[in-house]
Amino acid sequence: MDEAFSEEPGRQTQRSSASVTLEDVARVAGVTAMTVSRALHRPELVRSETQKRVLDAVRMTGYVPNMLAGALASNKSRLVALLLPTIATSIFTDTVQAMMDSLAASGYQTLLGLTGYSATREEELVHTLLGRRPDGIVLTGTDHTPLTLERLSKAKVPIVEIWDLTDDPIDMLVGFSHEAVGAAVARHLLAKGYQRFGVVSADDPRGLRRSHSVIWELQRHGVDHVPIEVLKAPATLQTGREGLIRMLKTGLPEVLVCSTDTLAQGILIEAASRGMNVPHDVAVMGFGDLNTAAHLHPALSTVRVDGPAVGTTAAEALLSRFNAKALEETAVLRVDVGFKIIDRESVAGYR
Amino acid sequence: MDEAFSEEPGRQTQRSSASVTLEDVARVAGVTAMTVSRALHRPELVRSETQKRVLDAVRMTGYVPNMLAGALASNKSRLVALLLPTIATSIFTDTVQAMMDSLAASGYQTLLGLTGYSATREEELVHTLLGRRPDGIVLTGTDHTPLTLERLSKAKVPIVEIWDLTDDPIDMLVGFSHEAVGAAVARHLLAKGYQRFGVVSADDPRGLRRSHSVIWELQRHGVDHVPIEVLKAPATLQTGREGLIRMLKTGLPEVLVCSTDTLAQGILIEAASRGMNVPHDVAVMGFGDLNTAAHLHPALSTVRVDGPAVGTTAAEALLSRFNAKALEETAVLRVDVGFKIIDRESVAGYR
DNA sequence: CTGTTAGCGCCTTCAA
DNA sequence: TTGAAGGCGCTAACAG
Repeated sequence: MDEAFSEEPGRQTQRSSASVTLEDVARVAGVTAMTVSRALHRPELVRSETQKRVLDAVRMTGYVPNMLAGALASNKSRLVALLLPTIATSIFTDTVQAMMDSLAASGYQTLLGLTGYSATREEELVHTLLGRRPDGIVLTGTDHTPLTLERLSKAKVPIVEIWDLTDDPIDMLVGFSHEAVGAAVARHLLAKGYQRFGVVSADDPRGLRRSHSVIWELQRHGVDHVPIEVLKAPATLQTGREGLIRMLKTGLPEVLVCSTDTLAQGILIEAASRGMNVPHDVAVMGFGDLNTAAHLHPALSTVRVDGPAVGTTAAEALLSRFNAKALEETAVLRVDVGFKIIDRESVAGYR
Repeated sequence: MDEAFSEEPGRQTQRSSASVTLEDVARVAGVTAMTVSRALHRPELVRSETQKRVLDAVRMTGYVPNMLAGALASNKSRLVALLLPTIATSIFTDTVQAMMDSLAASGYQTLLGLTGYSATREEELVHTLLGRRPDGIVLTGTDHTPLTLERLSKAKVPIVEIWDLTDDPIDMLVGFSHEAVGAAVARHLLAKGYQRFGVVSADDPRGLRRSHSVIWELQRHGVDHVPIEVLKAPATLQTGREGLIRMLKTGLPEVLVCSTDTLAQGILIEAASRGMNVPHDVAVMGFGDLNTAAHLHPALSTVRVDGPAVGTTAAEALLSRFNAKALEETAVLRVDVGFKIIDRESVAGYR
C-alpha cells in the first residue's frame, strides 16, 4: 500500500465510534464549534446566513447532538424519571401517555422505572435513576422509604408525587384521596339501598386503602361483617375471577366492591362463565374508569379518575419548575384531581 | 464576617449544583478518583482494605455516580431506547415488563418513546433518542421510514425489531408473522364450520395485516364478501362496542374476528348490553392473549402470543451483543416466537 | 494494586 | 455576531 505510512498513529486514546461531533460540523460550515452550538440552540444569536450554512453542514454530516455531553456541560439533562408500580394494569396508562406527550412536546425524554409496588425496589431505582441526573422525577404514591426521601432531598430535584394525596408531600403533588374514594363508594351504595357488601382488593397500598375505607365507612353507618378478599398485586382479570370464586365460598353479598376495574371485569367474566346475572345476582363496583364511563358495562358501576389530567398536570408542574428563573417563581403545587362515581343512572349525564 | 476573605473567588465558572463527585469521595477515602472508580466498577482490581475505605467514603458522602459523565467518558451509556406505538392498549405491556426486568437486572435503564403508530413520529423519536447514545434500540414492527433506517445504520447501534417478522430486518428480530396469524385464524374457524364471517380491526399496521390475511385466506377457501370494519387505533373497549354496532347495521355474521382482544372484549360488552348471547348469536375471536388463555372468557376465543417471551428474548439479544468482545461473536438473531389459537376446547390443555 | 495523564463532546464565560 | 479558553465528572491507557 502506497499510503500505509499516511496513517498517523499518535497516541490515539479513546477513539469514539466515529460519531460526528460539533467540531466536525463546524469545520464543514467554516465556523467554530461554539457557533454551531448557538445556531442549534439559540439561533437568534447567530447571523441568519451563518445559521443557514450551519444547518446545511448539519444535514450533510448527519450530525446528532450528543446529549450526554450537552447534559454534562450544561448541568441540564432534559430527562424526567418516571417511577410506576407497573404497567401491567391499565390503570396508569392514560396518565403515562398524557405526561409523556406533554414532556416530549417540550423536548424532555422519559426514563421509566417499574417498582412492582415495592418501596425497596423504588429505593434502588431512585438511586440509579438519580445517576442520570434527571431534571425532574415523578413518583407514584406518597409512601417512600426514609433512604429514598433522603436521597431525593439531597438531589434537590423537582419532584411530583402522583395518584395520591398527603399533608406532607416531598415537593409537588397531583392526586386524590383514596380514603375519600372508599367513603364515597360506601355512601353511594348505601344510598342505593344495598345492605350486604363484599370487597375484593388487590394488595397494593392504595387499593387496600380504598378498600379499607369502604369498610370503615360502612361500619360508621352500622354495617358490620364486611368480608374482604385480598389478592396479589398487580390486579389481572384472572385475579378478579379468583376473587369471585373465593367470595362464592364465603357467601355472596348483594354487591362486590373492587379495588380496580380490572378485578371488576374479571368478576364479570367469571360471573358470565357461571351463568350468573350481574347486577341481579350480584352487583359489581369498580375503580379507575378504565374505559368505563365511556364504555360503561351495562352491569358495572365504577369510580372515574381523570388519568390524563393527572399526567398533564404533573408534566406542566415540572415544566414550569424547569423554566422558573428564580426560586420565588416556583409554585407550590398540590392538585386534587377529584373523582366521580359513575353508574348507569349517571353515565348519560357524564358525556 | 471574619472569614469573608477565605472565599477563594478565582474564575469559578460553572458551579455544579454541589453534587458529590468521585474526587470528593477520593479525598475522604484518602485515594485517587481513579481508585474510587475502580472500587465501584471493578472491585477485583482493588485491595479489599482499600475497597472498604472507599465504600465507607461513598456512604458518608452520599455519592451518586454521574452516569452522564461516565457514559461520555466510556462511550457506553447503559441505556436502551424502547419505541412503542402506545401503552394505551395492554397488548405490549407484558413485553415491556419482561424486557425492562431483564435489562434492569443487568444494569441497563430504559428510555421510552411512544410513536402512536406513526412512522414519522418514530423517525423524530429515533433521532432525539439517538442523542442519548443508547447502547441498544428496540423498535416495534418492521416498517420504518428511509430516514429512520439511514439514521439507525449510521448510528451503528444494536437494534431489535419486535412483534413482527421480515426477510430483511435491520439487525435482530423477535416476532411472528401476522399473515400467518390471520391465515391460521381463518382455517381454524372454517374447520369449526363457520361460514359467515365479519372482521373488526383497528387501523394499526399489524392489526390490519392480520385482518386482511384472515380475509385472503377465507377467499382462498371460497368465502367471499367478508365485511370489515376498520376503526381508529389504538383499540379500546369503546372502539370494540362501536365495531359491533356498525356490524349490526350491515348484518351480523356468525363470527366476528377482531384484530385485538381489547376490541373483542368491547364487543362482548356491547353484546351483553343488548342482551345478545355470545357465542350463540355471534361468536367472537380475539388476538393477543390479553389475559385470555389463563382467564378465558367463556364466549371468547383468541390467538395467544407470548408477550413476555418477546421481551426477554429481545433483552437477552441486546445484552449478548453488549457483552460480545468481537464482531464475530455477535449472533444474528431471528426468533419466531410463534402463536397459538386458544378456545374453550383447547384451553384445558393450555395450562 | 494504585496513580497520572489526557481526553469524551459540549456549554459557560469572557473577550473581541 | 463570533471566537478562545476552560471545565463538567468520569474513565481508558499507560506507568509505576
